[in-house]
Amino acid sequence: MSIGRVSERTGLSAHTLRFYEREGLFVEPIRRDTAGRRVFGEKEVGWLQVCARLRSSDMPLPDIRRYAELVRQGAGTEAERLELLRGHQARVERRARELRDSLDVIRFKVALYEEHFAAGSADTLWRDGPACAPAE
Amino acid sequence: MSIGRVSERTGLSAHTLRFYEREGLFVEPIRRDTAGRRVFGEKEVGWLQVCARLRSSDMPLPDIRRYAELVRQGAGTEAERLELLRGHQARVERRARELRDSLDVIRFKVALYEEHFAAGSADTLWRDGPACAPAE
DNA sequence: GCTTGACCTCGAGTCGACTCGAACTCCTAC
DNA sequence: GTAGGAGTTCGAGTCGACTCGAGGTCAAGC
Repeated sequence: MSIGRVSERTGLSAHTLRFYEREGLFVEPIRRDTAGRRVFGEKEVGWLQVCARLRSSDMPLPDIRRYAELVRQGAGTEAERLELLRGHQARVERRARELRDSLDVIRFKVALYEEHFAAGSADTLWRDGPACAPAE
Repeated sequence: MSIGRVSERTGLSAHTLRFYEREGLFVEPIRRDTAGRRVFGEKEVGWLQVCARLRSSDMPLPDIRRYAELVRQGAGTEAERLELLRGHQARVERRARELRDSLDVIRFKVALYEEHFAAGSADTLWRDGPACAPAE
């Protein structure tokens, strides 16, 4: 499978795929055809889909590289892989909570504006500072 | 209130507060004492707490600046402010969903490792590619 | 009067993850 | 045989939001 096809299937640009290879993010070296072009298999696509998920939840590239290294080293590294995943899981959950908290504030302010619009008194907003939230 | 005190109360560094002023993120110009030092009031602290929330949900500085500008302009700009907030709300909600989706994958993989550990067969993980998720 | 510490300005540096562009090589189809 | 398209390498550029550091000013306490 060509880099272009993989790019289509994963949503990652060809530039990014080459960059990921340079960065050592792949578990096995990418094969090449006679002309030196990269040849990808289903395994790589599956892994890239995982990578995309890890990235979209902001796992840093060094962590993904580390995970790839551990898989490369094979049996015996499973505990550290699990630890890596759990650490990331915890961070993502924390981040999700943070977003929820921010959403509370944003929704509060949106509701405030809507109420004032309904009451025709939007111009009284921000008299002596921002109205933040009920209990902040 | 000194910049140091505001830094303590908002969790934003003094450097960041000066940077925010340069970037025009404040609604009103920051007052100065005779020695040229910034003097903040409760209004500013409240606004900075809102800013911190907007930032922690990744609202870009230009959007916050725009919001501040609109407040500065006063009555008549409420509709655009509301629009700005709603746009951000939608983005944050989308982002929260994305994180949830990623969490599904991460939790699936964590569970997979745990099962294999329990079964004593962790070494059979990654035979022909990553196990991604039940239905991806 | 002198040290200490908190403040000031200004410009430059950092960081991570791409993203781009130039110059090149292939293979395929006409 | 040549034009086009997809691939290659390499190094440099971008972006946003800080973050830092040098060099200076000021007020209070000893």
